[in-house]
Amino acid sequence: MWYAGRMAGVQSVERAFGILRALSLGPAGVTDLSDRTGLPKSTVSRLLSALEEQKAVDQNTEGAYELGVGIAELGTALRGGQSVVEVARPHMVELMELTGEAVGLNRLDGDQVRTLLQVDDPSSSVVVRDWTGVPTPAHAVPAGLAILANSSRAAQRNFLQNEFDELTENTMTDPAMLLLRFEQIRTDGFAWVIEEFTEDISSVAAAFADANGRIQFAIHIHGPSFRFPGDVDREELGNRVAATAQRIEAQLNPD
Amino acid sequence: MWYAGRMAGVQSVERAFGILRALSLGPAGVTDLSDRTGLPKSTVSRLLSALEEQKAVDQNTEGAYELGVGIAELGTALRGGQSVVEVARPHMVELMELTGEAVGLNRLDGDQVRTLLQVDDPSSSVVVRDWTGVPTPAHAVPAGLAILANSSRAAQRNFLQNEFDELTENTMTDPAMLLLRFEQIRTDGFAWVIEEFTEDISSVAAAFADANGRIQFAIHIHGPSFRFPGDVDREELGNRVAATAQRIEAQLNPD
DNA sequence: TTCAGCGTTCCGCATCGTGGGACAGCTTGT
DNA sequence: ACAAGCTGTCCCACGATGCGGAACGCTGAA
Repeated sequence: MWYAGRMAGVQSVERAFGILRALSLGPAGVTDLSDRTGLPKSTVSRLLSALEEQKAVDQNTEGAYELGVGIAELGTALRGGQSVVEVARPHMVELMELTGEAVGLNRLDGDQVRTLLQVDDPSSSVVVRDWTGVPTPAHAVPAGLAILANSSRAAQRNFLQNEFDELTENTMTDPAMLLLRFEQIRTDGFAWVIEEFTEDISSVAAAFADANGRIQFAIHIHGPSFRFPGDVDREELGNRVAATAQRIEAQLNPD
Repeated sequence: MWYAGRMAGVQSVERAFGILRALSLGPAGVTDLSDRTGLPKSTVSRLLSALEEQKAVDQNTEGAYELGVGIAELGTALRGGQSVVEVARPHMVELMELTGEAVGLNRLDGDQVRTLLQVDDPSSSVVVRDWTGVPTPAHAVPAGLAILANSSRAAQRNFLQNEFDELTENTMTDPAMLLLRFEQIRTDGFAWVIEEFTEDISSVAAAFADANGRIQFAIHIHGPSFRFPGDVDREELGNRVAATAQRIEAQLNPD
């Protein structure tokens, strides 16, 4: 504390942000902002002028002030620093190097799951094809199951009203069985799918929350069933994938 | 132009935004920001402290500063997020018409509560004065109590470290009693204050979350104690205010 | 163990931001 | 057409506030 009774801070910066927060409630003129912030009109006018210079505010066609592109640019920088794909990529590389199998980043999109990024082992001559951009049915891929398992019950009920295709003889399609499966996956923290989507691919996934706290992403490892998961301890690998998902989530949601 | 050779503006606001723009390039420490902006380290340190108070910046785990959630919140507002004032207004009018008493929209601002909007009964000849823009102490008004009751325990502990003025002989100022009161208010969903702020005003409030899920707003009804709440069932009216707050929250957070 | 660099804190000082009030311009109501 | 009321800008005396150099404690590297 610098002076007795004086809070640390810079008065003009506090006041300027008070005005910005007042404007986040909707456009306003000088007198309205004076009311909302308790500051004299001359002070509000001067601070708005300063904020306008920084492009933090501008005036709309009716003369009311509103948040400006300077805020948008800072917001973009903030969001740009936290692209899910860019945050996830190094973690996925690490997981790929651990297992030698392809690692994918997925997002739930209705009742389908879409692969946003796939990271392959460059030295491997037999790989699962690149699924980037391809929608796959959520009930038959582990990313879909993992995301849904960690979603609200209402979202699960909505999902289970769909009809599910039996893509292989292993595909689970009964809603009651799927609901029980969600419980187990939620408890485990990861989801395994062994030859349910296609007959020769096996896969494990874990979900994570994005910067808005919404669970709509997952990462998975998948491989040809003749070698994957092979002798690997499924629970241990599942925990590894879950731990990686948690690290991605922690990076997207610093607190 | 005010003074000869002096640019219009507020120096501290210009400097603060200079720091924010420097941070939009990536996280940085005090010395790095001093280099990037040309400002002395003590100036940068003080401005960062002020920006941190506004949640415009925070420090990552390595001690470097980066853009904070305060910017994200402004960014959300900018991206067409709904104006709290505009969303709340019709609900407040409805509540005012129900009771014939003034309805206010409040926001917690440190240890004070500020009225952002007040809706009065235009036909009433005796009304509570317009409190728009005026800070009132959070411990003595129901909006402050309702917001704090629904805040984190850490936020409650921080708040209870303040010294509280006994504004009337009814004002509750003991931290332990206030903590118990928070529990009750959280359970009830609304807060009543009978002549604690001033001797002739009574009031009931309920808190709600904004579009970021943050609880820093409340609505209240207040009236002169000689007629309010009068014969009205306090629990029923409290529930009505709480229901209105929930409708505002639902509109701000569609799902 | 020593030293360089970082970040915080202090405090004297004067620059800068404040806010009351005047005023011009605009809008609305009669 | 005119008057009243409101908005927003501008002015300026003044003192509160922010400034920045210097000192210092801490940390990490050599």
